[in-house]
Amino acid sequence: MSKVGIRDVAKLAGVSTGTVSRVLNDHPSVTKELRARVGGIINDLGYLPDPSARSMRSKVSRLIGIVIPDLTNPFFAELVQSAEQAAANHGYNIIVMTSFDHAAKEADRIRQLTSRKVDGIILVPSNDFHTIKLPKGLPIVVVDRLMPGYSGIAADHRNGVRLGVEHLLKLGHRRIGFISGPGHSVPANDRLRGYLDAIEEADGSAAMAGPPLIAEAAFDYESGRSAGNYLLARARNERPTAIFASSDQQAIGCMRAAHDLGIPIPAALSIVGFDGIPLASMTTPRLTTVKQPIQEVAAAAVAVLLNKQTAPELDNPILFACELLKGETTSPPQPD
Amino acid sequence: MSKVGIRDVAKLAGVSTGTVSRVLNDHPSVTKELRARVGGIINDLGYLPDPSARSMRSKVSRLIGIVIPDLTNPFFAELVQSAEQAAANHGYNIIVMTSFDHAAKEADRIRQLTSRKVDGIILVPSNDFHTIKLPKGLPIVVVDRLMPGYSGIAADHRNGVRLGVEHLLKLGHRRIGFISGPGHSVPANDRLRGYLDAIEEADGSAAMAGPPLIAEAAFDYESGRSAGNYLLARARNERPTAIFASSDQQAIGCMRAAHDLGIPIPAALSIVGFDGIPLASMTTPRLTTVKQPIQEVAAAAVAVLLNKQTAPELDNPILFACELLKGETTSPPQPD
DNA sequence: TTGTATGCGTTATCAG
DNA sequence: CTGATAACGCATACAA
Repeated sequence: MSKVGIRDVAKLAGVSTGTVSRVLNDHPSVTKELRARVGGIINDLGYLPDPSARSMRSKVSRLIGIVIPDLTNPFFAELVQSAEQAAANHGYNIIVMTSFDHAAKEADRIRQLTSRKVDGIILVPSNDFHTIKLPKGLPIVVVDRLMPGYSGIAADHRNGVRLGVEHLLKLGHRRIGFISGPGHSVPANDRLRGYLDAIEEADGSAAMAGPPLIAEAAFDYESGRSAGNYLLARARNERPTAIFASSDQQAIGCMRAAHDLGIPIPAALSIVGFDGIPLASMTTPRLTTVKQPIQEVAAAAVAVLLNKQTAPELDNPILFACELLKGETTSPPQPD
Repeated sequence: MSKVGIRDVAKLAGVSTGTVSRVLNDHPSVTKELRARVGGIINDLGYLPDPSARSMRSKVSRLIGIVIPDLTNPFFAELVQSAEQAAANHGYNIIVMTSFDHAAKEADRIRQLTSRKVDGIILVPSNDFHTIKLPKGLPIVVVDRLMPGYSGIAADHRNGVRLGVEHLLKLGHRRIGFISGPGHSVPANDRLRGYLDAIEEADGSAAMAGPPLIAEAAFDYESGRSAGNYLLARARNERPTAIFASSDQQAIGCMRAAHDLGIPIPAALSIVGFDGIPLASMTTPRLTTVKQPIQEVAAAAVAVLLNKQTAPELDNPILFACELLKGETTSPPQPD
């Protein structure tokens, strides 16, 4: 009952190992009936092909690696989960690794994955990613945080943010703060540009009353809280009446900050987040946010790696549209 | 620059492939200097041993599988991340899979992992887990949701809950509601028993004034909200003055419910959660919660699978102590 | 201590 | 369409 190999199946079926192999990989050149019989034996014996042997010969591991900055971030968790589903549909499995937003660790993870001989890598670059020397010949698709020079797939952050800011503008807000992403990363810039797009379109002068209302922050709760404190620490008539945060976690941290300062939401401050994580509908009050189509992004990434879909051109990423989810953190501004 | 194999290294180092192999696996019987020289060549050439070939010979894949109900749950996400770290320290990698709390999917995932020839599996059983026929010979360690008959590792839920409930009792609460876990799972029961332990110890009669204050719910936000609604939908003098939730997500959902009912926290209702996820300190007000030592649990699970630590006896799990994190959702009860 | 040679379980190449 | 057989890249028993 221990190790049943392909030869056992072959013997019991009265065929050669070659035939069994062909059945296994449903090679077209096998009779229907023979395929059926051999298939039956395979099942009866509970035979499972050895992936190592298989991979050694075929040079295909049916493994794909995914490297993300932080699994604790619900957004990435959902990304990984979606990728796992998509991969499983094609008989592939996922190896996860965390870079902790640290370039050196990230490079190491990619090295590990390479030596693992995965068939491809889905990478969400760390914030201080500086063009790692990627192993040539190993398909890599950059996701969410696009990098110039790499084949990428992501949500359309720019237009997504614009959607959210336009919503605030329509409500009548004119001093709209913005918590941006960290550093000069592409997604941070994209989101910032979405903000600027909306502001400019709505007539820059009216919108930008007062000093710059932009704060830079990492995407986590705590950074959002600090940024919120910073933006809200000014006289009431100079303080933003609304804030757009570049992540839901930032937005939630910002809500904390507002609460600590005694600023009621949405009465005295409207907040819009970005990502659309499930938690957004559980905060008090419910967070208005821009939802990213994570599952679509993940599925597309997997499809590209498995050549089920043509890879996007360098510097011409595949983008998926975002959607505004109205919650309870937005309302018209109070008069000063 | 393409495929450099062990023979290339051997040739260039002027030794046999056997020696290179021994260096690779740091077999003791190799001269220090030879080891150094060969190691150098290996580095220079950027040689990476092929894991498939390696695994085929040695019967060790250096892969371990982890099956969890839902990666979107921050608790499991952290568990996976911790496991990944622990495994990496030993040169192992992690394949993640989600069961979506569905027994059939769970069985399928385990089958996949088995055929993948992973060296071990870390399993957080689904809620409707019914004793899956686990493949013999493959080490499996059940984590968090212990199952009778399996080698398990977890936080000490029972005493952890007790800690939280005792805190409420000390504050003066006597009508303490409890949101339990789903079904009749072991962890749900453990937590329930912790609750009962504390209540009984504090003198049952005084504590249990009124009808039973226990609501069953899944561990997610929404279920916590429903359970909260259920517990709070009664006359003020019968309604609990405090609620202990079996997960932080439940607790947050419950806060939502309280807010929707116009019940201020902690003034009219104290809430304590369980898990200690990072988000707990970002809610408004900050959630008081019982923190599980996830990292320790994950590390222990990995250690057991790699035989770095003796496996716990069946039905005699390894337990790690929890810790109470005081937030702002608890205060003495108001008089009725 | 080191070299030699064999086989791990499959797939792919050729014949037939 | 199917059978026989040679790799695949490495680890290990055995010989030296």
